[in-house]
Amino acid sequence: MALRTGELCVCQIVELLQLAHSTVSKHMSILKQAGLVESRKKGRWVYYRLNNDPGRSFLAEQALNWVCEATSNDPVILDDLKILNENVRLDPDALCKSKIGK
Amino acid sequence: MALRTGELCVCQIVELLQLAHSTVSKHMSILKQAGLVESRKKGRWVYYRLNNDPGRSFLAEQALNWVCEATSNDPVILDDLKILNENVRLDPDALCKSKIGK
DNA sequence: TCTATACATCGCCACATAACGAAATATATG
DNA sequence: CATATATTTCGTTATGTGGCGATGTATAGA
Repeated sequence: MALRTGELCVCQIVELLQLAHSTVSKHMSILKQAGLVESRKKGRWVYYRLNNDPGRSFLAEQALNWVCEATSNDPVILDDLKILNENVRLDPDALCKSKIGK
Repeated sequence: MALRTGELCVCQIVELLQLAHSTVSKHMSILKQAGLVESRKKGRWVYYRLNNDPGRSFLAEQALNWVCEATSNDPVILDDLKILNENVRLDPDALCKSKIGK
């Protein structure tokens, strides 16, 4: 759901979800393996984004749609999106050092 | 997936999946609470069916579609459907006593 | 009313999953 | 080349889930 606002690097997701780096990294690798997200590496950062590739599996597309519709009104999700929007104008590099929301 | 062939009572599902009665009953109650299946009681039997009510939630509909598409080619699912089709002509009451596939 | 059958509920145990910290790897920078 | 930062991998621990048997409830039939 966080990735709907655009790609995020691991440390941004860490700050958003307040989880350990290792936890987020592991989850993202699982999501990537499942074909739900893609990643690109830029320098020290790895940016994850939703898989919107036309060649993605229909199952992945449906799963993403379902999760989006099932959680888009969840108060926690809404709070998270609010935090993300407040930082969306910042340069990702700056964000990574300044820590999201601080 | 088994309910795609029509409604089934708990003991039929027990025979199909080779699980304990309590396990099947628990799972069906969870599926019912989630709005994925409905049930009707007839005498001592409780028949479960997929929730195809037009008033069902869109989330439930999508979830059912997703599961169907994700598993319809699974070999275990195909075997199970084969077993069900072999018994589809029988009277449910008779089925319950004769045990599916025996 | 008593018994048998079908289903639901409860408590317990085994196993799977998710979390963390520590250590390893990769890359930019001094 | 050494250091700092970002990410990944590994091992351990805590929590969640799925399974069963025992027990309780409802209904049909003797």
